[in-house]
Amino acid sequence: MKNYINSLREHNLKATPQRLAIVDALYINGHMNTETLYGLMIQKFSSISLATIYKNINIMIEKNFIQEVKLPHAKSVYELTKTSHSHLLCKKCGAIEDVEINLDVMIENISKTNQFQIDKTDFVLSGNCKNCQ
Amino acid sequence: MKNYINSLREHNLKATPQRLAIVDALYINGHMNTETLYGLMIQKFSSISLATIYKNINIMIEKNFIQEVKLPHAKSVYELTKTSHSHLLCKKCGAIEDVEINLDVMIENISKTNQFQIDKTDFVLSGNCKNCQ
DNA sequence: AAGATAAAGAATAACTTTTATCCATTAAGT
DNA sequence: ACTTAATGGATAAAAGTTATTCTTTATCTT
Repeated sequence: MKNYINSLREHNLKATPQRLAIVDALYINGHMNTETLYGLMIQKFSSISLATIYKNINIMIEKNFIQEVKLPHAKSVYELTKTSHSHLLCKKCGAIEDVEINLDVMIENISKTNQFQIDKTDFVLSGNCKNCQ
Repeated sequence: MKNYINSLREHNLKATPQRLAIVDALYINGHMNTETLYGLMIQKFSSISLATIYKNINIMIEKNFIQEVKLPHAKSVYELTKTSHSHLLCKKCGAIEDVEINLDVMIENISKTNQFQIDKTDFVLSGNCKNCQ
């Protein structure tokens, strides 16, 4: 378990109990949407406001502490910022897995071919996971 | 210019003037979000309802006639269904380009390595286009 | 071509999702 | 401890999307 108090501070984010709980939930669950995150947080902080969830998600995205992952036919989920990676999405059970795919060569080629300077990729591969086929 | 009357019918969609105008706009512009689409349509049909835009987008997605493209830090855009392709997004000017990337070998490898059966990919590469660097 | 009918459009309300506002509370630096 | 700027909670407001009702129309059948 990481020391998220300092990680938050390093990103110029005050380490409030609500924030630490959100970060902890993302650490444990990997990917969560606002709805399920709120559902979890309300258990710890019975008076937490949904606006607090949104405000924190937004500021943590702004400070690059977390990332939004947009999924086809589903609500966006959020994850702690890690090294660049892609996502596997199971259409049946909704499970999301991180997957490391080296895209460097491909990006290099596309950059040249299309005269397009590429900074970042959002790559979601959808189908059926091991348990759902 | 294609005959979209028949294409719509083949997808079990009535060819109404409003629908044809939407399809035509997508054909011409490539990618549009609900807001800009409504802005264009209101010029042709002064009494068109925003609900009509949403209803048509939803049913056309359902019938696989158009596709939603989810973009980082921007509203989703819609495009006519074509052969599978990826997208280049310019962070500066917002331009979106289709790009053919052969992912077959990569998908094959990922499927094996992760025991995950992959049907479909959503791949957006962001950066700066030719004119914005 | 005319009539019948299921589907679609317009207008509007309702609902969902997200953001803004205001004030009380608190984390963090001095 | 004290101060202050930032954050949380409560709530309202705004933005985005869907549902409802009734009228109109595209399409099928004669």
